[in-house]
Amino acid sequence: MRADAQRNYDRIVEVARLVFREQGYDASLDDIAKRAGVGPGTLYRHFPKRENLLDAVMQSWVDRVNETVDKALTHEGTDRDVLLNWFEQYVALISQHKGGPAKITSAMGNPDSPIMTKCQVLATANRRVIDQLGEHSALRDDVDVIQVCRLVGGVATVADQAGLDADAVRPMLAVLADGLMR
Amino acid sequence: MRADAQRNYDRIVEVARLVFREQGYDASLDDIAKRAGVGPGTLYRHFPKRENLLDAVMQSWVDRVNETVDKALTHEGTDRDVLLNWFEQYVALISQHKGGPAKITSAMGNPDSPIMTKCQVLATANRRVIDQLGEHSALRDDVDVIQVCRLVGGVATVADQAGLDADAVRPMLAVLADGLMR
DNA sequence: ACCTGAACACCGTTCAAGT
DNA sequence: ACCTGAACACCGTTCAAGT
Repeated sequence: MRADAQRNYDRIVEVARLVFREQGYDASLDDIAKRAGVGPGTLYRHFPKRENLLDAVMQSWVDRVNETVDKALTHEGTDRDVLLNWFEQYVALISQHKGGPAKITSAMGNPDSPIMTKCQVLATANRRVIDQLGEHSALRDDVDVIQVCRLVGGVATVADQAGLDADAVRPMLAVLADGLMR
Repeated sequence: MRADAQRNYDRIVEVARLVFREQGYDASLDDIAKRAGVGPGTLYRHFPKRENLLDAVMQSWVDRVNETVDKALTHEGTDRDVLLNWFEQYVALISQHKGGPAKITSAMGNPDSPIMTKCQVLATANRRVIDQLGEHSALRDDVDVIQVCRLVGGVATVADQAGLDADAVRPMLAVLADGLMR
């Protein structure tokens, strides 16, 4: 990639991260291009679809997911406590900007999505937590990891769109944790 | 209301119901106005916000909700079966058009929403089912009816946006049913 | 009192011209 | 090879003129 192209790419992603956080995932691409100091055509060259831009914005976020799940795996308490704590972290991780939970969760399990690799990171994180559950509180066998992502992501989506805070979300996640363990 | 105004109102609602079902809740209002044979200003006079139009479209749907819950209350089986069957009906009821589950569920519990009365119909239907649960399988006391609507609505939202079918939804609703009963 | 439709603003998207 | 920005299409929303 030519030096000026690389510079423009980086500036667009940097600005997009800021604007998505300020205005949500439905922010104007024109606005992002303007604030990055490029023409709209340049943005479209690098990111043909809005989701490609989201994918680039989420690149630096992968490390944070892995750090968070590492910490969650060492959490003190019962299996249920560990799972519930992780679900709260999961909701926070996918709720970086308004509209994010819906976009991420609906892409979960779709191999053609531009953000597929990011969904896999989340699915893998979830699997690590579930695999650590003791035999007596293991995951029921009629749901898989993707379903768990969808269930927790569904709660995150509703919370995001209705503007709910963590205190309103916790009991809903508790229902999921209790319902998931056989 | 003047006769021609009433006629236009009815035609807009009728067309909107059709178009929402065909194209989803984000369909073009301009298109709806054109197909109803009125100017865009007329649509805006009757329905200042998109949600006001949704509310009018959902008017005839209230009866169906009440009929459905009546039937669900006589469903054979354990409390868990009754609850799970009702949840499936609930998802179907709020999934009449794409984007509907998200809109309805995020309005749940918001007294300022234009579709508030419709949310109350759903909440009341849910309460009736829950109140019928036997004492030993009663609803846990850290969640209320609105939370139940949000949980089931969250699953419906994800299913709607990811294009999941009933077979993929059922196990997720089963998790909720199991997690909700103490 | 109600309706029409032109007009404006905004946004996504494309592409010919330029470097 | 990459960028610019004018141009087009589409949509929501308003409002002056009309009945």
